[in-house]
Amino acid sequence: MTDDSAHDPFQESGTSPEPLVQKVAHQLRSMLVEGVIAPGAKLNERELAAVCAVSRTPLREAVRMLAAEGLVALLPNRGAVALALSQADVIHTFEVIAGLEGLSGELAAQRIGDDALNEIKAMNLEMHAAFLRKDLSAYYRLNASIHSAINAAAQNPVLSATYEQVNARLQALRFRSNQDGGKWQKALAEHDAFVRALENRDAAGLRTLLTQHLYAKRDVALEQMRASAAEIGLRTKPARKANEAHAA
Amino acid sequence: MTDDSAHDPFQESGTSPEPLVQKVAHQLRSMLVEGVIAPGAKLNERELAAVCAVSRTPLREAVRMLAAEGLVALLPNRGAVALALSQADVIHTFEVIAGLEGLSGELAAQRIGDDALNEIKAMNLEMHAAFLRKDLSAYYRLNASIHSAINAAAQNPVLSATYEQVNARLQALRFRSNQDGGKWQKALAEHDAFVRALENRDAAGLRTLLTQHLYAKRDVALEQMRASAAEIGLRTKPARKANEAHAA
DNA sequence: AGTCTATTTTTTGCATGCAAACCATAAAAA
DNA sequence: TTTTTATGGTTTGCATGCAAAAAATAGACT
Repeated sequence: MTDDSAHDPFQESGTSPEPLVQKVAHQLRSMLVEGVIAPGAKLNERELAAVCAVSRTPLREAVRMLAAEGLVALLPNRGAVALALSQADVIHTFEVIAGLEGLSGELAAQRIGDDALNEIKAMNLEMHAAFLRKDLSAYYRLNASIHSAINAAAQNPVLSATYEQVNARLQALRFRSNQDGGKWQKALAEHDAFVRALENRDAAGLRTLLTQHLYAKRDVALEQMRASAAEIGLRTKPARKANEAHAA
Repeated sequence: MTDDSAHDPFQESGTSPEPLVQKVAHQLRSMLVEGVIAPGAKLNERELAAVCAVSRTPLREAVRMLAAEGLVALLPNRGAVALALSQADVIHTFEVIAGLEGLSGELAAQRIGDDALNEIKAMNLEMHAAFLRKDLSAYYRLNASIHSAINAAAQNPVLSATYEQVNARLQALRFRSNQDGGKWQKALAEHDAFVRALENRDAAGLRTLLTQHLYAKRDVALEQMRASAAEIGLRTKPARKANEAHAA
């Protein structure tokens, strides 16, 4: 727990035969987060083992890890399915994320150094630039980087790891784009406020700002969920009991 | 994620051949939390498989799950070791736990029903009684139950699961007993304050109370760590670089 | 047609086997 | 004595094999 994989006293450099489980877990995580494996989809061991070019054993171990992380659900004698969040799940998850990010902000405001603060300022400016250029990709990347930098500034690896684990479950939603211009402006203004709060070392203020920011994000996500749910509802006539998630 | 294992639409009753991995994971979790496997101790696959009366395969899968939960660390080509928290780790972990429990309190104060509140009141009284009778075991049990009830009252399964996962890492410390009488009285008074805050539906108040309560608990834990560390230091002469944990 | 039952096919769960990496003990060299 | 170098045993990592459970398919019956 001391820190992450970096600079541990074991296996110094080059020759690092990282265990297959880790590689596979990483790969599956990507596939889940990027939607290559759709929410609710069944994970076929043989098939995925082939994709990852390993035998079923390390694949199964990786799947169990993802289950412990809450990214897949284990169904006894029926394998695993990719996490499919209900609306209630999304609400609950954002509640936790908001709490964790609020804590991050509170701590970051107390602990951030000038260099890290300047880096965040720089990224915020770049994000504004990306917005003006309508460079969506850069915008999202910078947005994520800023939040990540705030988390790092909190200087609590346990908090970072916890945050990342819970947040990964939301990534599969991919609730990006299609928010109207007004919300965009609002989001940019909020980020400016984050920077100001950091400058002023206003811990309570940054906590509040981040918490509220996350709740706004939650609403966007929920709206998008409802939209795509309705869309699907239109395509498939019969009232079918939707694919629901069953957590471990 | 919808909820925990209970009442899921699969496998109704009696004939529930629960997967071995789950059983083993549970068993190992207990062994870690109860100190049967000491912090820093190496987990021998063959040996543990024998203890759990299963083959190495499900045991390995369970160990990977515990690794994802942060209860053990995986060392490439060297198996797994039980989590051993450094002082910094304890500080970081309590910081997160305090945040989560604060959030729980805040939500619980908003959402608790009268029946649940009464149950907490009752448990609090029983805890006082246990204190007067010096019934340590009952005291700790009730104490844990109260915190658990507050968590439940927050009505957020994601929060509960996250809390429990992070908290499990601290359980292995077993920082109980040997706090002096003054701290005991203080702890009891704090619990009374929790009840009052719940009665008044004082969300912000309960958040603050719980957060501070957790920080006090952290200090007790740290003090106890230092005490036992010093004790060990006296026994073993040479300055040895202590067994450190390496998180996933 | 539609539903129920029987059979085949697939998939999961678990055990085992084997090679490579690690650890320990001891012998050899500095 | 301390440090290196062999070497045997142990342990991990991964692949494979097999039995039980689930899913799919086909057939019989209403």
